[in-house]
Amino acid sequence: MKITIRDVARHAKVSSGTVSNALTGKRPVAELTRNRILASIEELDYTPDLLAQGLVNKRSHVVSIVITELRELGFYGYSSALTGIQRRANELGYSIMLNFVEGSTNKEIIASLDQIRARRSDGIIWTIHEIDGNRSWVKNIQSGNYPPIIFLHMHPDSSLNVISIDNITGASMAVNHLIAQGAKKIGIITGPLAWWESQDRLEGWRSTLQAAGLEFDTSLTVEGNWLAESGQKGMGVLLQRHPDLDAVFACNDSMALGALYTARSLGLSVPDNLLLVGYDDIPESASYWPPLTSVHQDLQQSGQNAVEALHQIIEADGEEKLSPTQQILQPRLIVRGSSTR
Amino acid sequence: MKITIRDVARHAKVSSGTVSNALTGKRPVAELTRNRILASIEELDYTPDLLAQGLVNKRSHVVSIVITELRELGFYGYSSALTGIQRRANELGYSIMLNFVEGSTNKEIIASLDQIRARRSDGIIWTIHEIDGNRSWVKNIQSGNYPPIIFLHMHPDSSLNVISIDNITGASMAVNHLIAQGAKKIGIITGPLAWWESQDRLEGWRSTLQAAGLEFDTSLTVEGNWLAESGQKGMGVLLQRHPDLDAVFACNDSMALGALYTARSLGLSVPDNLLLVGYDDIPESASYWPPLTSVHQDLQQSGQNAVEALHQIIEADGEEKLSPTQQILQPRLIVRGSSTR
DNA sequence: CAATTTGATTAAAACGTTTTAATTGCTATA
DNA sequence: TATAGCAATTAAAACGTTTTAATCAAATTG
Repeated sequence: MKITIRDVARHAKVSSGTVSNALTGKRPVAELTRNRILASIEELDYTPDLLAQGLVNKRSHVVSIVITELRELGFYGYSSALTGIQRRANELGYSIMLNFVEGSTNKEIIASLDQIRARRSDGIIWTIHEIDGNRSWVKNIQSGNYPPIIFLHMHPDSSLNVISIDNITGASMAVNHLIAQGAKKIGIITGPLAWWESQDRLEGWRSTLQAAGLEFDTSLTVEGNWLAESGQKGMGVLLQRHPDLDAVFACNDSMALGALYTARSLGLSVPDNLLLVGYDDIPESASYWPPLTSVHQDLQQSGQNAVEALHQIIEADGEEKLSPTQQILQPRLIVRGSSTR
Repeated sequence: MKITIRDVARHAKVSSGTVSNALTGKRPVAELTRNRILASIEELDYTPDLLAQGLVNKRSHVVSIVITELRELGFYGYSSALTGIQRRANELGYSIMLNFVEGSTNKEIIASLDQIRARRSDGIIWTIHEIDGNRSWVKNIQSGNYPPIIFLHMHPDSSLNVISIDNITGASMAVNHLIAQGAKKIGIITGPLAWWESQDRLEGWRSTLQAAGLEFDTSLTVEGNWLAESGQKGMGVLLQRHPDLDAVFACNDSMALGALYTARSLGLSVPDNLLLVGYDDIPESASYWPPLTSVHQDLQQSGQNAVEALHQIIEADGEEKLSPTQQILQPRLIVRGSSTR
């Protein structure tokens, strides 16, 4: 039998309203009675029911995180962002609810949103990956009476709350570094091109090469899938097309690991014959052979910022219409042995 | 203004009880009125409020997952298990709530449990790592009127519901394989010894060597922290102590990567001079140089099983006292180049 | 044909909180 | 001494569901 606020009230010989006041502090309660109430709570081991509170307060103190595709959580990026989210959420008193979306069809996405709304989440952190730039669900979001949404790691859009990291600049830093090291012919192993991150990194590569007057035709690009094995294959393809390749930009560290494997099995030395840069700066990359130069992004920070921004919006509660949040964080390059001789 | 079941009732000219019956199907509703109700729901775009439902049903359809230490989520293991959990949970209609515990003091753990109870979770999946075998919180769990708990990846205990993977056998498989390959002097780089997984793998290593009549004193063991860098250092320590070492068992793949780094920088070849086996079989390990032999555990499966078992218990609802669930899954060895010549 | 059963529906109570509006007993003011 | 003002408290309503018990009409039974 659950102990309710009424049990406490009876035990302390007051009304349940007074117990509520004593707990929330929203209206004054005499010192004496407060103590009696606290003693009763202690004695009965009472804890308030958050469902019931949520029902009447219209605040569940839950934020929902929407993520695509399950296995991808294994990727370093998601985990880091989640860590940041959880940290700040905890500080601000939110619990976090995980919401996976298998595919990215409109139907699935709406279903997910509806469930979140039904659970009365206070806000949403959205990390679904845009597939082929399909943003038609944005319309539904704006019409559907959903709680406030922060788009984490998405392309900026001035009508939405977006917190992101600059992928174009990140790629550009990587490529500029390779150029500075003397590379003339720089290939790229991209992530799945359906991901906008992949597109941005590709664009950073392209525009930087263009600015430097270097070659950037599509024979220098190959599409991977983030996994090491695809980096292995991609490196093979690039070297077959261009035996004179002198540098490669792999769009994450796992694929860079695969690239290293292929280079080595073909008898090529990194960095002597070929320079290599990765992306993500996962902890392992410092133990690659050679240690991998990589682009570091502070995902934990972006996760924290997302919660912070969401909290602001929730608190404002549509009182005043705030203009959408826009944050683009900058990555930085970590130089290691794979790109310097 | 939220649309409630009463709005639907009014619109369909029935009572709210009937709408409820039509939706839950718990009591019969005439074909005709059901259709009218469904039409109204459609027209008003009504979705039931899960908080309110939970309040009266005493079922929130939420399971909480308790995890230690935030950054560890980055580790491959957690992510895989989470994937499995989420999959099965989705199928069974549960949402999942993430609950991080920073430290492992009793106080923190109880606080976490209390929050979960306050949120009226239907069940708990527990993956807090036992620190130094401290299980004193188990007492609180059993007395505190908490929802059912499954202990995932914990040491078996006949009074608790445990789903785990056999770490002793896993380590034993690794070491037996090394012995079969001719190794005589086998070092081990463990995880943090406060983790019971580490202790079990160490025990598997020890007992297997003992059974084979090989050396296993503590100078052959070094404690790591799961990260590659500690594997790097650990390998250095082992080789300094035992220049004649002919094999190493690293208790996860990241540390094995670090070990590879050190071996190579000392001019030793794996597998020619030294055999190496890892643990976890992360996707990258096939792209290490040489590809890494590793112990594979189906964490996704164990995650699924955890939810499944929890569901059973929730459904039984203490009607009949079920005996505790006990499942120990078996890992398997994936042989690659790092341990075969 | 009266009595019972059955099926569909409803009004009201319940779940465990917070909030509103009303009430009480004091103290300070005129 | 009456009046107003104030601080603390309470009873009751509200949040959005489901469930219980009651009602009613139609169908079945003896």
